[in-house]
Amino acid sequence: MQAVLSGQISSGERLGEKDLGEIFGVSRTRVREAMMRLSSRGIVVVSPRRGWFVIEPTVEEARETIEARRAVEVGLLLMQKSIRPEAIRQLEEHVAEQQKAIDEGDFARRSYLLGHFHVYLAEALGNSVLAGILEELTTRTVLIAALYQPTEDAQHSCDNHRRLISAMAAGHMEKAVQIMNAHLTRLEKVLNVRAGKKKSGQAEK
Amino acid sequence: MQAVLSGQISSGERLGEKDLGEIFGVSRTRVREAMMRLSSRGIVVVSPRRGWFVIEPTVEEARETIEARRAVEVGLLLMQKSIRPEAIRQLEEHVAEQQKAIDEGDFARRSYLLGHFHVYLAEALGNSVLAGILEELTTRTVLIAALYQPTEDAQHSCDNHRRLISAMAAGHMEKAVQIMNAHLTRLEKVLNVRAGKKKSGQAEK
DNA sequence: GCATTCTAGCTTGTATACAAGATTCGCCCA
DNA sequence: TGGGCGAATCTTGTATACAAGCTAGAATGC
Repeated sequence: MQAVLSGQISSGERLGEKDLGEIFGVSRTRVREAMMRLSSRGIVVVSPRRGWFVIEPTVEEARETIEARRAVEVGLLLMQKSIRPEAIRQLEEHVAEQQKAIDEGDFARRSYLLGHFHVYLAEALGNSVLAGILEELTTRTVLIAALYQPTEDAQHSCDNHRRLISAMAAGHMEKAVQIMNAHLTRLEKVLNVRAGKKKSGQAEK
Repeated sequence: MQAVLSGQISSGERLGEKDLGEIFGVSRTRVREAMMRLSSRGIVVVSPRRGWFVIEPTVEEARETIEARRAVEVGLLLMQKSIRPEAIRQLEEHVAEQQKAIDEGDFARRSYLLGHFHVYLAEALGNSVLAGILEELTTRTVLIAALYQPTEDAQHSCDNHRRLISAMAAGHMEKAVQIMNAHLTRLEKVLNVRAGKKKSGQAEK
């Protein structure tokens, strides 16, 4: 999951059981168990007797994943009656780390933190079940973004996170929801453009 | 998942690899793969060298699962701008089946359908990703209900589903959200009572 | 009669062996 | 020179063997 979130592994990449076993120093049995778990969370798929591949979401699947995030994250925000000051502090700290990674040009860490922020948000708001779900969804979103959105604006995402926290801290949950919605809509817009292109272009690899 | 949803398997039950293998006519290897997947979805846990067990959620875990459902289901409803008449029809049909199972006293089918309704709802509203997430969450909810809520009122749940569909069909999404919220709050209330009892009673089982 | 220790059996953890299918590269032929 | 066929090689699918640890029950001591 971390390798995908930090952009070290991307869509369509083949993951050989033997290779992975050698990398981690374990036998194929354990690699297989891990892949099985990743496949049940929709991060990899297996092609019989060919190998394991990181998912390559279609436009429709991508849209469903983003819409699922919208439901989960908007629902998460609306559920909060009040937010612990401690949670706000933790989130601000996380954003500061994001900014640091951006400034230092640490690409892998930057990607990881920007994606992981949403997982951390659920965790800070006190729900680790939702955090687990969001880890799955944001990981897939990163893959989608890499496939369909050639250049992600890291600074813009980071600023959005900051505005989100501000709204939450001030108790303006409708505004927080609005920011979240706008963020996801922006992601989805790129998808629509690409979907149109693909229809006419047909072959893309 | 189906065995849990229909109440044939309940919390704490041990699932031996050898036994399951004999039941399904496969070797331990495949049983193990399946258990690994179930464990990554939080339905079973493994106790080293002792076996696989259906989860026994603590009160805190139960609360988190119900809150996760609240976020997901409320988010799902709020996301809908308009609802396809076809979806309403499908859902009404599903509720009719629920009523039939209740009237016929088919306990297993009744439990299965009542839990599965929420999965079906996400599917009917066009998001299979959310449907998958809800399958996990409702399955766990069934286990929670069996643990903490001795008698579930099937007819009441079914009526709630009916009212939910009516509200949706009339385009009153706020009312739909309210019904959903009330349903989950009712579930959670029982938890609180039980939590209190457990604190004083200590040993239960 | 009760508690404790030890052993035998059973269950999972992990690796490995072998089978089945996919891929690739060389070879042959047009 | 290009396309098609075939065998060698590689990869996953599945079962099985053996190791490690837990459990339960018998035997023993008090």
